[in-house]
Formats: sequence, structure tokens, C-alpha cells
Amino acid sequence: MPKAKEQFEEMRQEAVRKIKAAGLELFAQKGLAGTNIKEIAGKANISLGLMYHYYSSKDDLYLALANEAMDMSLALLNGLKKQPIGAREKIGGFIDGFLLGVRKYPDICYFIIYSQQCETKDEAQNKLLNSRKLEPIKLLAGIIKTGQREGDFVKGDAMQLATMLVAATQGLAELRMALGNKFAMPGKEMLMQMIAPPF
Amino acid sequence: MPKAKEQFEEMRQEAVRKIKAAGLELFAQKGLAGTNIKEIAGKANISLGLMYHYYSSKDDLYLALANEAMDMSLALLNGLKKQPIGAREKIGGFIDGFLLGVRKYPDICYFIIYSQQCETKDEAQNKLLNSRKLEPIKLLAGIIKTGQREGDFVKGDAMQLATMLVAATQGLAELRMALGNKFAMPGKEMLMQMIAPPF
Amino acid sequence: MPKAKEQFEEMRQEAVRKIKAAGLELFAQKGLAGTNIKEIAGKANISLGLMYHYYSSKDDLYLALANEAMDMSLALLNGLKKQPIGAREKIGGFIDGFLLGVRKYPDICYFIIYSQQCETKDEAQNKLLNSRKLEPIKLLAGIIKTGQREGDFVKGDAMQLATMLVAATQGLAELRMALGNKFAMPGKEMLMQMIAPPF
Amino acid sequence: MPKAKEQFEEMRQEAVRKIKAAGLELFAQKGLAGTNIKEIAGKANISLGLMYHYYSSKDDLYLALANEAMDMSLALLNGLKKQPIGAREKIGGFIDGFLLGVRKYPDICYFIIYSQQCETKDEAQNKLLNSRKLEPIKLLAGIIKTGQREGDFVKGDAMQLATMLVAATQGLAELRMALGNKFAMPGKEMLMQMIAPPF
DNA sequence: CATGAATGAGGCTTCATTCAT
DNA sequence: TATGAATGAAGCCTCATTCAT
Repeated sequence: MPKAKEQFEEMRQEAVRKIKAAGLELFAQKGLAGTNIKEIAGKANISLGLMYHYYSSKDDLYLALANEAMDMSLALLNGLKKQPIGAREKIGGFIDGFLLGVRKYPDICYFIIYSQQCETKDEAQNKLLNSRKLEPIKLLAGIIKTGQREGDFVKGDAMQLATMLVAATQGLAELRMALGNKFAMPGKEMLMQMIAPPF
Repeated sequence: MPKAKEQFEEMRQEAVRKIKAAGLELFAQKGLAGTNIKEIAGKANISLGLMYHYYSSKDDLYLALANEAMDMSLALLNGLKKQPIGAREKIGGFIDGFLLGVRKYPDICYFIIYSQQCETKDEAQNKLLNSRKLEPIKLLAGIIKTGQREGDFVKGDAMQLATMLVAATQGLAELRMALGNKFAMPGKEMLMQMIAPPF
Repeated sequence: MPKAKEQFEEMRQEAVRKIKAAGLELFAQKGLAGTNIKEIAGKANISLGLMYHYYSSKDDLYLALANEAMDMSLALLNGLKKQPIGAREKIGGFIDGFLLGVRKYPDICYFIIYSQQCETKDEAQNKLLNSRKLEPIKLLAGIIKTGQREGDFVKGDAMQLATMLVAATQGLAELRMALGNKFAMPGKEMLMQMIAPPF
Repeated sequence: MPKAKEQFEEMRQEAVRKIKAAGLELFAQKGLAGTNIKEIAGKANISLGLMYHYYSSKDDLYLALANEAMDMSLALLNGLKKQPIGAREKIGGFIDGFLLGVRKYPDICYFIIYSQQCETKDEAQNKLLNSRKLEPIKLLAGIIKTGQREGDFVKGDAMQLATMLVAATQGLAELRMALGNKFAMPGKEMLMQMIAPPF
């Protein structure tokens, strides 16, 4: 009697889930080149071979995770963009998302932010990833422009402001990973004032 | 000192200079694990054997470069600290140093800022490096505290503010490397207002 | 026999048929070591598990196919040997069998002829296979000897002549596979004259 | 003091020589897929790593050897073509070359003849190799045509005759490898009569 | 000081085979 | 009978490091 289709599907989902969790953590800590597949499989509690059942290579897994992280980031921003709230609240929502993410999944930092060194050998994929890094900056810039028209945002080029905000979150996530508990994470107000001072 | 010795000394200096320049660029682009020694030697235009004459291992070179970068960063801050100028000017000097460095040696970004993923296998060295990452933040925090007493800085925990500024510069350097010319680097004023708004 | 059993038997036969067809083609194209079981199962349109239901290993399937091919070759020759026709006609029949086989099942070439590289790890099996390769040559040599006594065959050691004929067919089958349509297959007359010239 | 250029060159030559000899023998016995690099290095008495110093991959070595073998075969034929001797002598020279090669370097058989299964993954290389297999056949066909005009060759399409001769040598080399000493190699006269009967 | 050949451990990947259902 | 997920040994390849000259 063949095993039921659903059973197989469940097994697949579970295996993929474990692989992704392990990969996320290890890539975040040690980068693509510094992470080895055996370790990922070990942490995921599956065999080496099974990894290759689901991902064709280390790069493949890395790219899947990187793109997923970017998708999440974009989804957060797109969600905020559509909401019927002011620009100040939208920026606040972005910062909340960041602070929460970092607090809840500390190891995800590397992927919450933009992956810095994605040397996938596959130059095409690298270019794709890099181009995607601009998307959230552009989205933020749009929100900032609106806020500037509404009057209570700081002045200056919106793209530059968006770049600065994104850079700060990325840098903070990295410092957080490097320094652990010795680290003084700025609060929401402090990050907000980079774009939208209290008054 | 006889002439021969001087010549040898010159050769040494020249070789070390070439090795460091090549290592800096490649480590910055691809990280420690992703960079290979042969490539460094190739870019430096020296033989593999000679590399090992000056540096006992890949990690050795990496650590030397990382520490040098941190030294430069600290030297800049210590220099500013001693100068008889206001806190606002000191922060301005730090930001100028960053912007100039990034503009002049784009590939140095990785080292101008704090190296994020230094997995040296040698745990002791890792701890050392990580602890050094806190030093500039503490120095900046000191300057910021003074500025806050002088009255024209934003309010809030000085360590947090310093962390935010450092994170922003680190993030900007990384984005700069990833995005190249598609990148909107914020100007000095914009970075300044994170700590010291015009009024 | 109840109907159910017949059905099962049919399924078995069908599965085995598909496995053998797929294996034959792939082994012929890429050899034993170069062919993988998953690919065979895929081409046969059955599951991996089922393959192992019928054949205990890759080598098992390979040996079965190789021996079957040799059986067919021997059967052809034994059939001809018994027929009440002249030696010339018998050689002609062998050549016809070869030319037809190559034309009809181009991918079978590898097995119509003698498999060159059967590294079965199992040394005993290898020896068995190799010894079987001599059988058709010996049979042919017998026919040739008769033909030489009958007067219209070329002179010379019969085993050497048989070896040459078999080698030619083997070589032609291989060239056929390698060169495909760019290939000039000699006709029956041309092959005949190697053993039995027109006059 | 740097090692002299010639010394390095000698080392290179010696290493390459050993690698090629080992590869030739093993590929000939077990094919590309069936041969493993470690074994080649072992037989060549060098380290695995050194193999990759000289050849970028297993395929690379295989292709180099296959092409070299083809070059030798072509060189033999081109040499004969230019000599001021009759077509019969030229065919005789080709057959002598074959018989001698097989006798002297029994393991080279696979490469003296045409490599049957060159699955290099690199489809372009496969096509190149396959196209090269036609060259000697064409050369032989030219010689045969001349011989036919001179009068003492068998009749029939020259390309087909050339194909048959080449196939026979290939098949004989393979049988030789498979059967070893149980094998009855035809003599020069016997092979000659395929193309140019005594009278 | 200078060279680059040589080593081999370790990493990535494949694949024959097993097994729970 | 039938499925395909799971395993892990073994293969290919890379690369930090050593060494003879």
C-alpha cells in the first residue's frame, strides 16, 4: 500500500522547516562561506543526503533563505503602506517590526536586514539579490516623502533618509549579533527621530 | 646600517604593503572564509611562500588588518577627543572621517567599520576583537555626554546614541559595497542631526 | 488461477519489461558506473522501491541484461548452426541478424555486441561474463571451419577469423552509437567478404 | 634563492607524465565514470591535490588523454599519407601501427581506438570528440579510394570500407582488453584482406 | 629573500540502498 | 504491490600550509 500523499507532504514540510531554521541560524552567524552543510544537517537533525533532497546545493538554500527574508521585509513595508495611517505611524511600524524581530529571533538579524556578503558564485543571482536590496529603501523613501509633505518629518533627500534608516537597522542587527548582551539597543523614539522628530 | 640592509628593509615594506592592500580588498569583498590565500598572493603579485614569510597564516593576516582598521578608527576618535573644540565639532570630525574614508577607499569599508563576522577559530582572538568593537562606541558616548551637557544635542542614553551612530556608519559602508553607484549616501548634515540637530 | 493472481502477474511482467527497456538504453549509452538507478526508475516510470522489488541491486539488473543479450546472440548462432544450410548462408544469417538488430534497436548496440567494461565488483561474475564472450566466437569458428572445408571461404586460422568478424560487429555497433547518422554502415556483402568472398 | 625555472619545468613534466600514464591505464580499464581520481593519484604516486594542480577536473584529464590519443592516430595516418608508397603499403602501415600499439601497450587499447563512451557532462566537448572520430575514417577512405583506382583493392564504397576497418581495430582492441591471453589476434595479412586481398 | 610544487584534511555533492507505510 | 523519503559511505574538488631549492 503506497504511503498516502498527505503523509509525504507532511514529511517534506517538516524536513524543509527544520533545514531552513538551521540554515538561517548558521548562515546568520557565520556567513555563506563560513557555514558548512554538515553542520546545518546536524543542527536540523537530518542526514546530509536529505538536505540535497530538498535543496540542490548550499547556495540554493542560502538564496532561498535570503529571498524569503527580503520577501518578509517587503511584505511588512507593503502592508504598512496600504494602511490608513499617517506616515509617522508607518515609519513607527517599520521600526517596531525591526525591534521586535531582533528581540524575538536574535539570530535572524542577518536576514532581517540585508545580507551583506552574498557571494553565490552565480553572478546573475548576486545581481538579483543586490537589486532587491534597493526595493525596501525605495518604499521607505515614498513614505518619507509623504511625511515630509505632511509637515512633521525632517528635511532632506528622501532616498538618503531611507538609506540611512535602513543602514542603521542593518548595522544595529549586526552589532547585536557581534556584541550580544553588552549591547545598548536604541529605543523606538531614538530611531524615530532620525526621520520624524517629536515636534 | 649598511646599504644592503636598507634595501632589504625596503623590500620588506613593499611586500607587506602589497599583501595588506590585496588582503584588505579581498577580505572586504568576500569575508574571511570566502577569501583564499592564493588569490591574495596573486593580487599582491608575490609568491605564496613569501606571504607565509610575513604572515604565519590567513587568520594572522586577517587579524592584523582588522586590528589596524580598529586602531585607525580609535586614533581618529582619540585625536578628536583631545582637540580643543566643541562636542558638535568632534562628532562632525568623526562623520567627516567616515565619509572621506568611504569615498577615498571604497573597498576599505569593511574595515573602516567593524568587521561583523570574524570567525577566527581562535576563540580568544574573537573575544578580543569583539571587545575592541565597543571601544569607539564608548569614546563616542563620552563625547556625546559632553555635548548633551553643553546643550545642543538630542536627549537620551548616550551609549544608545553612540551605538546608533556607529551602526549607521557600518550599515552605510556595507550598503555602499553592495550597491555601488546605485546608492544614495547621506550627507554630513543628515548624519549629524541623528545626534546634534541644527537647533 | 484466480483472476487476481493473473492480474498481479501481468503487473509484474509489465513492470519488469519497463525496467529492462529503460536499463538497456541507459546502460548502453553511459555504461554501468555512469548510469544511476534513479534515472532508470524515472525512465521506466516506476518508483525506486519497485525497482528493488524486482532487482536486488544495480549490478543485478546489469548482469541480467548482459546475460540476456548474450543469450540472444548465442541463440541466433545456435539456431543457424542447426539449420540445413551451407556455411556461407550461416555466416550471412549472423550478419543479417546483426545489421537488423542495429537498425531496429539502435540503442541496444551495446548489448547486441559484447559489453566491454563490465566491472561488477563481483569478480566471479566478471569472469563468468568474460568467459561467455568467447562462446559466440567459438561457435562462429566452427562454422567457418566447415566453410573452409567446403572451399569458398578465405584461408587462415578460424578462431582469428571469427574474432575479427565479431570485433568488427562490436566496433560497428559502437561507432553507430557514437556517430549516429554521420555513420556509413557497411552492407552485408562487404562484411561477408571478410570471411567468404564472392568467389 | 628561488628554485631555477628549469627545475620547476622538470618537476611539472615528470608529474604530468606520471598522471597521464596512470590515467590512461585506468580509464582504459574502467571508463571515465568507473575510474576514481584517488586511484589515479595512487597509481601515479602523487597526491590527490597535485592532480588538480595540473588538471582542473577528472573530465579535463580524460579529455586531454582522449584528444592526445586521437592526435597520435591522426599523426600516424597523415604520416603515411604523405609517404611516397603505394596505397597497399599505407594500409599495411596503419595495420602495423595498430598491431604494434596493442602489443606494446596493451592497456592503451581504449585510447588507440576510439573512446566509446565519453560522457563528459560537457555536451560541447562530447560533440567535439565525436566529430574527431570521423577524421581518421575519412583519411583512410581517401587512401582506399586511391588504392581502388590503382586496381588491387576490393570494390565498394570507400567510406564504408574505412569504417569497417576502423571498427574492426576498435573491436579487436576491446576484445583484447576483455579477454586477455585467451584471445586470438588476427595477423596483418588477415586484416589486410578486408581491404586489399593478396591478388 | 623568493618560488611554486606538493600535501592531505576537509568540504560539497552524488547515489545505491533501505524502510515505514 | 507500491511509494518516495531517508541514510551515509564514497566520490570529486578546494585550499591552507609546508618545503626543497
